[in-house]
Amino acid sequence: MRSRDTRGQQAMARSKRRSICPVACALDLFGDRWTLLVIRDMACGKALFKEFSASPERIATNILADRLERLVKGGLAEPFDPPHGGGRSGYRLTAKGRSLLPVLSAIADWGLAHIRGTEARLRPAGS
Amino acid sequence: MRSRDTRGQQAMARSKRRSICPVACALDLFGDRWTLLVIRDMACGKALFKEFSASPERIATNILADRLERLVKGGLAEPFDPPHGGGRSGYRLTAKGRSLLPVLSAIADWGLAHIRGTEARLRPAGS
DNA sequence: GATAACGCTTGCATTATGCAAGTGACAAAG
DNA sequence: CTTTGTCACTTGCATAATGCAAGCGTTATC
Repeated sequence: MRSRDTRGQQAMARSKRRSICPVACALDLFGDRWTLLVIRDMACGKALFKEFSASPERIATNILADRLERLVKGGLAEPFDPPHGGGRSGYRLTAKGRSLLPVLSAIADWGLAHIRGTEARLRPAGS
Repeated sequence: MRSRDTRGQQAMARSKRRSICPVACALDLFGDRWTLLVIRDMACGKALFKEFSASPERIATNILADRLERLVKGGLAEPFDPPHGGGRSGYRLTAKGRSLLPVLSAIADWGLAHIRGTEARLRPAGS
């Protein structure tokens, strides 16, 4: 029920956008504390639900399910059949999703430069 | 009362960080739908409460007051005495805040490329 | 001194989040 | 073929954030 008709801030913002500003519209898609972390994990080669769930930030499973659904609906990610997934479906970035990597990179650079104690452990797969 | 002891997700995350990932820690600072828009406005030369409040996204005044306070506490912005402010205090980016401009720029570029109907009306002042 | 603008603050309803537990599908073990 | 376990979610519920409208104190303007 929740997963089917969640019409929260972000879903709503897609129909009634706040402004024509590209920043505002982009934030309606990934301007929260979790979406970019899931994208980060996908960029690192993670694909399975349990892999995202095992990330150190410990995303709640309901939030993860919601974000995966939004990413797919938003065209940033797509389900696929992973080679070693044991029959489970995986998720991977689409081209549109991969084009967010410069954003992720800029944020990572800023964090590394300005937040002490952060480390660049996670690096995009294939880079 | 609210403004003094709001210990929400972001304030809490500053003391108990979710992980050592620079992206996760950065998102705890500006990973919401409003903070980067205020920073965008400051980058465009806006400084007064009413100027932020007049942006097309129509941020609620309580949210704006909260974000300004967080930005100042986080060292991203600072109060100052604007020349034409009519005695009111203004807010401007610190060096740390200005270093977020590449992030803002990356997001704006992505939005312009992938969200139809967006326009680059707002441009950083002095660029 | 009255009026209005400005910079917030407050109350309250709505929405999102976090946590723990539950469910159904599937696989391997016995 | 039943049991056990894992996985991918879903659900309920408490808490926190958000949106909206109204209010409040201070400062300009008339």
